[in-house]
Amino acid sequence: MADAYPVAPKNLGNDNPETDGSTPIVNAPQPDTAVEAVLRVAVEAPLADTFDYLPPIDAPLARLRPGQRLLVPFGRGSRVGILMAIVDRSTHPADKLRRVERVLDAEPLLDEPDLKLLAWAATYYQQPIGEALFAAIPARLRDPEPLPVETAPGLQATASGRVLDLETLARAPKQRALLDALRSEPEGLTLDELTARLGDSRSAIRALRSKGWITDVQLARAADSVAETPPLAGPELHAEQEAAVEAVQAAFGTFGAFLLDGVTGSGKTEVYIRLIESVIAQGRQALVVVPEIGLTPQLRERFRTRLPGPIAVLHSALKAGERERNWLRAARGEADLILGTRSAVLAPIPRLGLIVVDEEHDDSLKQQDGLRYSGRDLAVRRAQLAGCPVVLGSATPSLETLHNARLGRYGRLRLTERAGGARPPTISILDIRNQPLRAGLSPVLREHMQAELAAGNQILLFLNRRGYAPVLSCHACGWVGECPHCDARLTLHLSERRLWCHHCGWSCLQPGRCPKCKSLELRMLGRGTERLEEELIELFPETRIARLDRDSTRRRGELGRVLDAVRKGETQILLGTQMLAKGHDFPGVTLVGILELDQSLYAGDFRAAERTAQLIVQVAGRAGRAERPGRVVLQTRHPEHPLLQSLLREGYSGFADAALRERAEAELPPYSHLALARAEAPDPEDALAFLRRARELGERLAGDSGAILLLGPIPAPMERRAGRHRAQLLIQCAERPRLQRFLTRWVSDVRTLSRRKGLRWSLDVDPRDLL
DNA sequence: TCAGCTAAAGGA
DNA sequence: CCTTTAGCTGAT
Repeated sequence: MADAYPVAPKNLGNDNPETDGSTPIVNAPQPDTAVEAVLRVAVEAPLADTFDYLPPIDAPLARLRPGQRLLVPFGRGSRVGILMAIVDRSTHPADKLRRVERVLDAEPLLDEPDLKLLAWAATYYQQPIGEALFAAIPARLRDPEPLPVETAPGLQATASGRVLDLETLARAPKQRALLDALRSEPEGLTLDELTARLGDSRSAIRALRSKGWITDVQLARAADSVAETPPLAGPELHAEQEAAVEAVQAAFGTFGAFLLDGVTGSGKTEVYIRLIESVIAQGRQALVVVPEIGLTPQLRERFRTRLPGPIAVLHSALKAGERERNWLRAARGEADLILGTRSAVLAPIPRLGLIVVDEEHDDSLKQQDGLRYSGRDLAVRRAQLAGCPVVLGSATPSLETLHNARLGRYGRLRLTERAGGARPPTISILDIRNQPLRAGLSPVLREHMQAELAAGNQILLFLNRRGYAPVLSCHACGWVGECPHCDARLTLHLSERRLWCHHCGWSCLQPGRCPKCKSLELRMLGRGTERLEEELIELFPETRIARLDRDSTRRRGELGRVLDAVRKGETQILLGTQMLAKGHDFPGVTLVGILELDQSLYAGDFRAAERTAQLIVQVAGRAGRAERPGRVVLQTRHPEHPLLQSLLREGYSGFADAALRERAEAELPPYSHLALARAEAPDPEDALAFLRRARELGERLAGDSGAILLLGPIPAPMERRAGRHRAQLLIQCAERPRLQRFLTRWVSDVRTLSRRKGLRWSLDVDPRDLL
């Protein structure tokens, strides 16, 4: 910030000819001309800087507060901006300042802590401030419209109804009571409110309406402000739950982060509910962030029946209107609980008193485009700014969070007992080398399955690959079906008779003969869930089998139907992809078979082992309840793999210890911090060439202290994807503040680089995967 | 000399 | 991001 230009004195009702010179007016303080304030505004555009404006002519300065939306002139048109601050001088030449056209909100849409959080996020994730602010507000509020007023149908007394002698209705008590009620409310009452006061009065309404004494109106009122059924009482807490609840309650009103490390079935949700109850009782709001709302309808239902106040649900699958309504209820403090996916952590919540992040290890808490934030990390930051506790819950905590807990930054709350005294499932490893497999199942696993079926128990089979066969190949010439836009094989989906690319969505009809040599000898190699289902039907003909993956649940309501059938015991074998691992409980399942995890043990980035361990433990957690312990059988060709061994011998925490030691040695997160620059372009060399230049800029900034490491650029693991060639450059640093300082300067340098046509690049701070 | 294009700069 | 501007090419 080199020089600050003074601002023209307040004088003008017109568009100032006086100040229209090239030299800034020197503003010697004068006794009767106050210096006009300058409004610092974030404009809806991907621009790193805020823009300064003069206050609007009509609105008094006292009515302006940060967080309000303003309509400002921008370029040739005008745009919505958000008032960030009111300052007394601008860094921009005074004669270039333009005037705010209109104040769009009487009250700020975002309050000071919200703005602080979003500004922090923009800085931390190296994204323009406008990007962060407008990611936080629903699409329709990005237009220059006043806030929508929620209306509900209602009734109002007419002029004639108002002067009517009520004795006229002496023989119609219902009508008389209704009219009396309406006369005492000049604005009228909503139908809900009338029903609450007088019960069902439809016939009385009809009668009064036909006599012209009342009339239909739309009232500005929240739709379901009327209290619902009283909340149900919860179960008794066990000692560990009690201790967890008390520890967090003790932190109410101050910042505190807690890891709620609870095995599947240990009752984490009950802990959340008790905490939410008590924070609501204190007149505060609670925020619960979950990875995917679609997979947790039970969670929402549980909150609804147990909590007294209104709940606002926020996720991307909502229709625009509903999303906006719920957002406004959160923002106005009308909702006591805000339940949503990662974007909910950006929503304004004025009375925030508690944040819960459920399944904190889950990768879908990380936004993968635009403002690439971690919902979990932002939740912690938000709790800090709001001065309230945050609870991170998981049966398989991320290594970052475990590390923070070990360092004492996070309090650690453990739930080790399963509800009802159920024993944890036993995990065993099955070496399938040289085993005769049928349907991908080893003889031992098949025997186990027969035994469980005979005993009337349910079985879960986990195969993390959808479709029929991952490869279609010609036996005569060796042709293999490959995506024309990606470096990837096409997956055969037999039921649709199509080959699909799972990376870009391209598809074509299944060829009847080899496209290259016209041979009819096409072979389907490998096995996806679709094929496994077909083979299981053959292998277990008398058994009811259901499949759960993205393809089988595409139709609305199908997921619920499958889950219901399993819960009712109608389904005996349930097979599926990692959808199985998320949130659903299958109490009747006593045997879990995990097929083919070998690729994910070795493939991918440095987090592959962590993710695989979490997947195994999460899938295993679906099995067994009180009276029937579960058994988990893991088929592998690498029984000696250290991850499997540590997981088997010492469980997840033992695995985590070993994995953390490895990370420390390799100086990988959480022992260092990463940022990943990605570039992609239609032409093969462009992305790499761009990142090479970016690296040169970076090296100049980093100096040769060795504190900042630039690794690469290298072609991305799947170099060509959706027709674009991709490359990446990794930045590593042991100290986060140092990395932050570097990135800020580097990003602004890289932005000045010229880019060849079609080249796009982005920076991912704390990337979840390096793919 | 100027339309037509592309890359770079500006937006307050 | 979109719009404007500067700079270049080639046809006139």
